[in-house]
Amino acid sequence: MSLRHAVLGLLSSGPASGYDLLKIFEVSLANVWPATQSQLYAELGRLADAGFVEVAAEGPRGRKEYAITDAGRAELHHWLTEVEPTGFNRSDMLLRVFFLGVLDAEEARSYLRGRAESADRRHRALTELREVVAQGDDPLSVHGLLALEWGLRFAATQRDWAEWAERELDRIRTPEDRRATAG
Amino acid sequence: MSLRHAVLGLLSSGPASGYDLLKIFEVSLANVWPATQSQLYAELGRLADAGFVEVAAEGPRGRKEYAITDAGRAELHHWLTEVEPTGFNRSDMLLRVFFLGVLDAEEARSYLRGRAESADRRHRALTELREVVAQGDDPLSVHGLLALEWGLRFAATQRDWAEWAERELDRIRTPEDRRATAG
DNA sequence: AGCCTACATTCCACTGTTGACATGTCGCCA
DNA sequence: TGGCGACATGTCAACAGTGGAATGTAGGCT
Repeated sequence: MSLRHAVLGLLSSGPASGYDLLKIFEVSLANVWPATQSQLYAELGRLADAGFVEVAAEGPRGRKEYAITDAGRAELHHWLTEVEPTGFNRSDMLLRVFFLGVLDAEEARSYLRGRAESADRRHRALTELREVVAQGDDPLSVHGLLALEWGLRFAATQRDWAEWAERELDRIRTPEDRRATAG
Repeated sequence: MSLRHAVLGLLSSGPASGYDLLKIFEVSLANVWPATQSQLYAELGRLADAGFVEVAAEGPRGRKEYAITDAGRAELHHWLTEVEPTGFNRSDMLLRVFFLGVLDAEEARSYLRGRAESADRRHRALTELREVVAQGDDPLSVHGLLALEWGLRFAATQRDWAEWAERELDRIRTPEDRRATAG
């Protein structure tokens, strides 16, 4: 249940409404911990029941501004320092790799090439984003930049791995047909 | 819904019971697509209803051997070649990075160091596994090795990033207190 | 004044995931 | 022959995530 900690984390730098948080989730946290409207409002309710947040003010359109409480801060701090991050992965991209054997050589190669290209696109998009951010007035926080760098390195690793895997597959699946195929 | 495709993929190389599949999930697929008993038996039922698998034989202890059907093979092939892998991430490790600001410098450094060490341990474990596998008689399939290599590169990337991030944090958060702290 | 857009929340149905519990059988070995 | 452990499946409640619909308000523009 990390959604609750994502919410607490966002509220730790100031009060916000569900609607405000939603927009942050859509932009800043979209690639790290996506959340939908239904999930978010429900979680805010639970967080309020648990005493980790409270309604600090009510605004114009039924707007409720939530603020983190001391208990909430304590919970956030506990999660950050004491709770071991789960190492789990669940990657359908990688799952497919296990079953590449059911495809013929060309299809398998095509899959890996697709992964390499997709990772490369992502890498270029993030490079561009970093440049924009570096020049901007109000850049991401230092920690946002750390996360951005992670995304960059992850994409590069995936691209390089997929390119390597394609060559590797080629090397193993066509050991001596080389000359025939090349000729 | 990739569980269904994981099951089809496993059955594509031969019939198996739910119990057999469960053991494979616990060992081979544990880090890629974990699944529990309840999930697995339920999915096999749904797969049978949908005509993607069928009960090929019944054994001693109520054992049912499931075999993939032509429709199942077609579905698997479709998923492998036509369905775009989701690029999503949801990493609580990275989520924490966004909120490192609520920690003091030492706690934040400690978090990143923990990540680096954890990634390094994982990297060493996988290196060892690769050596064992390379010498063994019945090694993982080629595709298993591809996945192993991914795990290795991923762990190395995470380790290097966490080490870099720790230095980066240090550089930014203590710009001129250096001499004071060092002295 | 009327309309449109952005603001803002709530509810619902469905699917996926987890963990625990219940039930029973077969084969081995002390 | 009694019991234990591995084999084997099934069910349940709870939680997490997805996507969409319903409802209504405030403010700005024409």
